[in-house]
Parts: sequence; C-alpha cells; structure tokens
Amino acid sequence: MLTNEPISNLRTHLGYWLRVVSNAISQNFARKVSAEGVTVAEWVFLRMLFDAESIAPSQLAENMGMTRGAISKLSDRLFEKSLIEREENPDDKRAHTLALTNAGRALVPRLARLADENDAEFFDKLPHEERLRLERILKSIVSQRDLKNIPIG
Amino acid sequence: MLTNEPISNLRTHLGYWLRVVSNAISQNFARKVSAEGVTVAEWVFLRMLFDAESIAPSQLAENMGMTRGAISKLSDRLFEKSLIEREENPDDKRAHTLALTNAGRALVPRLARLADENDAEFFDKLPHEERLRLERILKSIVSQRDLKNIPIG
DNA sequence: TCATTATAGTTTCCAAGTAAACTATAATGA
DNA sequence: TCATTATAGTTTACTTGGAAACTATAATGA
Repeated sequence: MLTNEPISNLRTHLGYWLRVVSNAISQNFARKVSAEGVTVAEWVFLRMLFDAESIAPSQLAENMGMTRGAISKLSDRLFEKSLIEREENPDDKRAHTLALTNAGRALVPRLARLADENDAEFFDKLPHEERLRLERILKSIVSQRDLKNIPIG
Repeated sequence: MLTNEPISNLRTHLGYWLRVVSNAISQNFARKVSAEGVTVAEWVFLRMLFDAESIAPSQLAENMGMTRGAISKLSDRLFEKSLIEREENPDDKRAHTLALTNAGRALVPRLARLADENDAEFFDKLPHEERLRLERILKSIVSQRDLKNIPIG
C-alpha cells in the first residue's frame, strides 16, 4: 500500500444513509401513486400546474430540474391520459402553455393525500422535535449548497 | 370542494427535502466518479467486491437491492472495463463467482477518496452534533422500517 | 431412476431519463 | 431589410434499470 488511509466503508457516509431512506420513501410513494395511474414525476408536474394555473414547458423544466426533452415526453404522457391540455401561444408560435384538465385538477387532491400518507408512514414515529431538527438540517444544506430544483432521477 | 382539507404543497413533506438533498449528493458523486470512468452503481459493486474477495452475482443483487438482470448487465460493463473477473463454479455450473482484477482493486481506494470528499462537501459545514443527530435519525428510520438494501434507482 | 421443481444467470422488452441534433419561430443589428 | 443568432419545443440515439421469459444445471422425491 502506498497510503495508510483506510478504504472507507459504504456505511461510513451520511450520503449513503440519506440515499437509503430517500429511495425507500420515493419507492413507497411510487407504489402508492401508481394505483392512481401516475408516476412520481407526473405527480410533481401536476402539482406544479395546480398552483401555476398555466405554465410554459421550459419554465416547468427549470422548476423540476429536468431537461426540456424530458418535459416534452412527460407532457405527451399526461396529455394521453387527458390530465393536461396544451395550447400554442398566439403571440409567439414557438411557445406553448400547459394547464390541467378538469380530470387533472380532480386528481391532484387525491395524490396530495397519498403524499401526506407517505410522509406520515416514514416520519410520524419520530418525536416532533426530531422532525424539526431533520427539516432544519436538510434545509440548511439546501441553502448552503444553493440547491434549487427537484432532480427526479 | 367536497373536503376542507388543503392540498398540501410539495415543500411541506420531509420526503421532498430528503430527496432534494439526496439527489444532489448522488449527482455530485456521479460527476466525481465519472472522471474515473465509473458510475455510482459500479462504485457500490466494486466496493462490495473489495470486502467480499469473491461473491456470487445473486448475492450481490441481494446486497445491492437490484435485480439479477441488472447485476448481470453491470457485470458485463465492469468486465469490459477489465475491473472484475468472472469464474464458473466447478461444483455447480450454474453458479459464478465475481472478483476484482488488480486494476479493479487499485481503483477502489481512489473511488473511496471521492466518496469521502463528496460527503465532506455536503456535511462538513454542519456542526458535529448536527451530523450525529442526522445520522441517528436516518438510522432510526432504517431500523424502524427495516430497510435492508441500497436501492440505487 | 428420472420427471418435476428449484435455482443461477442471461436475455428481451419496456420505461423514463439525458445530451445533442433538429425544426420552427422570433429577435437582433449591420 | 434580411442575415445571423437566440429561443421553444420535439425528436433521436443512448443509458440504465425492472419484470418476466428463457437457458442451463442441480436438487428432490415418487
């Protein structure tokens, strides 16, 4: 050996434990929303449209931390499921706007319940104080590293 | 509205913040290890082989929380890169054993350094006490939910 | 023994993302 | 004005994973 430094174990990294928990939460949530016929990325997409009323695909790409190509394909799928509408902007024929259909708008509250349930399954058994600490620590990392988006994958 | 319950915002869920941080850490690490020509899944694979000396693909699938199919394909890639060897078990022609090549064994310490660096980038600025709290909270969720594996995706 | 069942690993088909090329339209500025 | 450049969205080629079918071999038990 040219160095005395030990080869660190996977479990020595906080990032490892974060990934284990985060992926378990996401997979559990994916299972729940699949019962409503959507994916986690589709949930995020629909939830953002719910607030935005209408939004450009490129803006959504920015907000979701995904490429425009990915948003384009996500839109195709949600359109096929009749959950969103797409309109060409009359002032700028390059631009589109996306909006929820009535079906899409009706689905969001059900998905939001599933998200609440999912979070509760993982965190409700923590003492309230611990939940606050966890939230504070995570948000401090987000602001320290200036993390803006929701990278899905 | 049929219900008075508000539609919860994405940012109200702890799972959301966990995913933001976890994905940022993984993406940052992916960028680092790509300079060494490997992916995050390949790092985990190599690190496990480093300890195990030799291991069966199905055992590795179990340990990594991936399917045998995925391990089969991961093995192909690592074999192509001359980082692992595959041998047929003479006692049971169905079974294989995997082991690191010298090149693979030489790579692991460099990747372990990158993992250390990556963790430090995200967590070194936290007070020591906070790091311990975060670790304790995450591990308590792991044990409470009996999370066993490293789901990569 | 040998038909049946189980196990190990591989392969095929599919899903959903990225990067980068591509198309259409708009904005800019010499 | 109109050639050049920028922007919006789509498409293509590729990556990497899962699910399930498939192949080869081993174990079981009537």
